[in-house]
Amino acid sequence: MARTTGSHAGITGPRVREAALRLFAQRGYAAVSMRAIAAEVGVQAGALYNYTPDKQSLLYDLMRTHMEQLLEAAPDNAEGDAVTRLRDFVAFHIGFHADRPDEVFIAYMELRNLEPENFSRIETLRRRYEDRLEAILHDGAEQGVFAVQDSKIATLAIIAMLTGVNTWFREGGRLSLPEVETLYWDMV
Amino acid sequence: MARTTGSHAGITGPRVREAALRLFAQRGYAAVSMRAIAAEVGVQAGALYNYTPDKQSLLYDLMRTHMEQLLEAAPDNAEGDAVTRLRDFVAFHIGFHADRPDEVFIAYMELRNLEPENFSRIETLRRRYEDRLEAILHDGAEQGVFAVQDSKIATLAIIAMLTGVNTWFREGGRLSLPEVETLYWDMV
DNA sequence: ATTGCATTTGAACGCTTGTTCATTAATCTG
DNA sequence: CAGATTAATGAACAAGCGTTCAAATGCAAT
Repeated sequence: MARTTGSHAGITGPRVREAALRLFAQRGYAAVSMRAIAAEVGVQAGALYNYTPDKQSLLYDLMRTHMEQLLEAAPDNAEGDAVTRLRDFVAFHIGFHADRPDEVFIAYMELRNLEPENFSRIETLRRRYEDRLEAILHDGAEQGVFAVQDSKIATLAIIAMLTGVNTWFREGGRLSLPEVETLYWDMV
Repeated sequence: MARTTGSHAGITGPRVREAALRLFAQRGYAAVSMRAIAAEVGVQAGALYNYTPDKQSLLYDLMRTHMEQLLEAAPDNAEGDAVTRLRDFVAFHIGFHADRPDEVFIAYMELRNLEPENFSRIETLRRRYEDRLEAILHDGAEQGVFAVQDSKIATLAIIAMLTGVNTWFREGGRLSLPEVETLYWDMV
C-alpha cells in the first residue's frame, strides 16, 4: 500500500517537524530514531526523507528556525534610554522563552549534537542576539546609567540567568508571567 | 595479546567510571557507545563488563553514588533557629554543586534515560534531600519567621533556582563562591 | 619453574540504526 | 476518463550498537 486513504498533501512536512521537536526535547536527539519519529507521524521511516535530507538537518532546521524567529521578534531599537530598552529586552526574553519550552530546551541542550558546520552557523545567530543586549548595556554604561565593567561578560550572565527561567517556571505555578518579569527585572 | 604490560589490577574500575562520567556529561548517555568509553580507558569494549553488568547500570551507579554523597554531606540538623539552618543549607547546596558540575549535570539531564525501576530509586533519594529543606521551611513557618504558604512548592522552587547556579557559574568568573552564596541567600 | 587466578583480547552474535530505492497507490490536471 | 505527478510503502543495505565468551596473557604465590 502506498499513500493511505485520506492522506492530504502538504501536511506531513509540518507534522514531521512537530514530532521531531517533541521527541528530541523529551528523549534527546541521539535517543530518537527516525523510525520513532515516523511512528509518531503515522508513516513509515522512508517517507520522512521527502521532508528532510537526513536526521541531522532535521535537528539543525529546528534550531535555525527557532533562532531566526527569536531574532525577528526581539527588540532592536537603538534609540531611547538604556533603562527602558533593557526592561523591554528582559520582558521580551522571558515571554518569548516561556512560550517555547521545547524549542529553547533543544536549542540549548542539543548544540553538542550539531555537526561542526551547523554548530557554528547556530552560534553566529546566537551571538547576533547577544549583541543586541550587549549594545544596550554598552550604551547604558556610556550614558552613565549602568555600572557594568565588562559588558560582554554581563551579557552572558544575564542571558544565562534569564534563560534559566525555563527550568523552574511552569504555567499554572505560583507565579504569573508578569510577576516573573518583575522579579527578574529586579535581579538584573 | 591479553593484559597489556604494566597494567595494574584494581585501577581500571575507577577509570571506567571516570570516563563514563565525563563522556556522558559531554555527549549524553545515548550518544556514548561502550566502545567509546573503552577507548577512553585504553581497553577493549569487552573488558568493561568486568566492572559493570551493563551500560544502564553504569549510568545508574554514577547517579546513585552522587545522590548518596549528597545526602551524606548535606546538613541534617533539626535544632537551632530556622533562619540559620536555611542559610547553612543554601551555602552547602551551592558549594556542593559547584564542585561537581559533571555529576550534577548528569543527575539532572539523564534521568530520562533511566529504566523505570532505576528512575524511581533515584527519585526516592532526591525526595529525601528535598525533605530536609522542606523540614526547615516548615519549622520556620511554624516559628513564624518564614512566610511560606506551601512549603512543598517553595522547596522545589528554591532547589531549582539554586541548582541553576551551575548553568552560569564558572570558576574564575566574575563572582567568587562566597559572593554567589550571598547573592542567592538574598534571593531566597 | 609451575600452577592458579585475575584480567583482557578479539571475534562473534543478534539487533537497531540511518538511508536508499523500485514499486504502488492516491490525487491532480486537462 | 486518461495521464502525469506526488507521496508513501516495504524491503534491503552497510554500519554500528550492546553484549557474550573461549582463548590468551600477565601476575602472584608456591
